[in-house]
Amino acid sequence: MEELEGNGASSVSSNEIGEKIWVGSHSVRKDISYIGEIGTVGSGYEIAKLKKHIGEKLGLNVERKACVVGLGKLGTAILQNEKLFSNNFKIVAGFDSSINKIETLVTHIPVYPAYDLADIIRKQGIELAVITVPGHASRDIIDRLVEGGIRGIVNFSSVPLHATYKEKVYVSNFDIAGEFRFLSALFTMEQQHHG
Amino acid sequence: MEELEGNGASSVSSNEIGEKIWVGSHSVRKDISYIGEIGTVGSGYEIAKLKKHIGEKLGLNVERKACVVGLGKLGTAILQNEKLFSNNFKIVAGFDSSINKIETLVTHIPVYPAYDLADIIRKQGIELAVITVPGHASRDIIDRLVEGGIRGIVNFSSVPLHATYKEKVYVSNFDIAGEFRFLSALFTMEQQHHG
DNA sequence: CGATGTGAAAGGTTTCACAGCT
DNA sequence: AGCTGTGAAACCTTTCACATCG
Repeated sequence: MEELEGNGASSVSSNEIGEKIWVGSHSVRKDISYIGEIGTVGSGYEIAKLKKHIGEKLGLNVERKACVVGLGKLGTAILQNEKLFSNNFKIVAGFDSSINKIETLVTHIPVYPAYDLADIIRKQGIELAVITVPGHASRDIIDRLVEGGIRGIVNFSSVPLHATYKEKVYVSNFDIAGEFRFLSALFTMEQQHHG
Repeated sequence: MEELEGNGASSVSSNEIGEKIWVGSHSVRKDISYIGEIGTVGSGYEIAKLKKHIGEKLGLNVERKACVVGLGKLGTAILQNEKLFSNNFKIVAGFDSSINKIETLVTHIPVYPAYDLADIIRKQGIELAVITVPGHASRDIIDRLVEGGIRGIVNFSSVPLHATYKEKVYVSNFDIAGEFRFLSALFTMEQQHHG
């Protein structure tokens, strides 16, 4: 969108959007129609208006606070890599169970011991968390996150957490090794299928 | 599975599997049935046999080589974090476009300049890649990966790559900021829905 | 009786086709 | 003519129900 605006365009058609994101123009129109009728028949969607509406509906116009739990190599990389985050998200805290690690880690984002999790999340109004703790620790962690009132979790640990919709917490699991297995399976099956 | 085997069990029912991974027993049975009839009616699935069959069908019994492209903080963390990977995958190379970075990086996994990508992938038979390059560089990179004959790509850059099935390369995109947006959208919509 | 494998039903998502507006 | 918004069709995935076998 920013790209198109930069080009001087103020309007965009479902076709153009579709090409950009590799989906059919039908799907673009249907998806946009879910948030209301905001297109102009014959000329497409006014970009500024479209952005505003999507932002409002999806809550992307407010800045949300996030934290990283588990400051191993991966966690630290995420904590320090601010470019990873768009302006809508701000990482305001890191957590680890090792006091030693907390004291030695050099970063301009404050880090806290894991037992302060619920407290700090509640007090600072943190809504999102990335967890990069090894193995089974994740069960423990999620309980404290939920206790603190977290709303969304990105889970990099290898044990998948299942969104407990009762608690209104949404979880997105991502496991690199699991993803490798999935990709392997895809091209292995393809080979078997072709003989 | 290993957990169950450790408990001395040699057989497992679709129900037990379902509880472990939070899906219905129906789904477990249907999924397993796709790889053939290997269960014993009345007593369930023999664990060793089940593992062997799944492994063969999905190609998880062979060790595959992987590499990391883009040795920023995130890439380096992944490169060095061998625990992230199960025994089926081995990271054998890292790549970066900055010669300076390659020379200063301390690691026991060999790192190469990005222009050697296709060559080394081909020669070493690397099948999988994680790419953590910033922004638009990913387009470039994928072309060279494909040229070298890569089979699967895990893409952490913020611009999604679309699997070009013509080339038989499978891509799995993961963008942390995007995931945050998605989670925000979920709980924002939920709030709007409830008034 | 206990548990699998599978045809059929249900549910959800994507694609199509086109009426209707500018 | 050009393009949106949407009902209907096609498609895919999950859930159910039950015949069947040890």
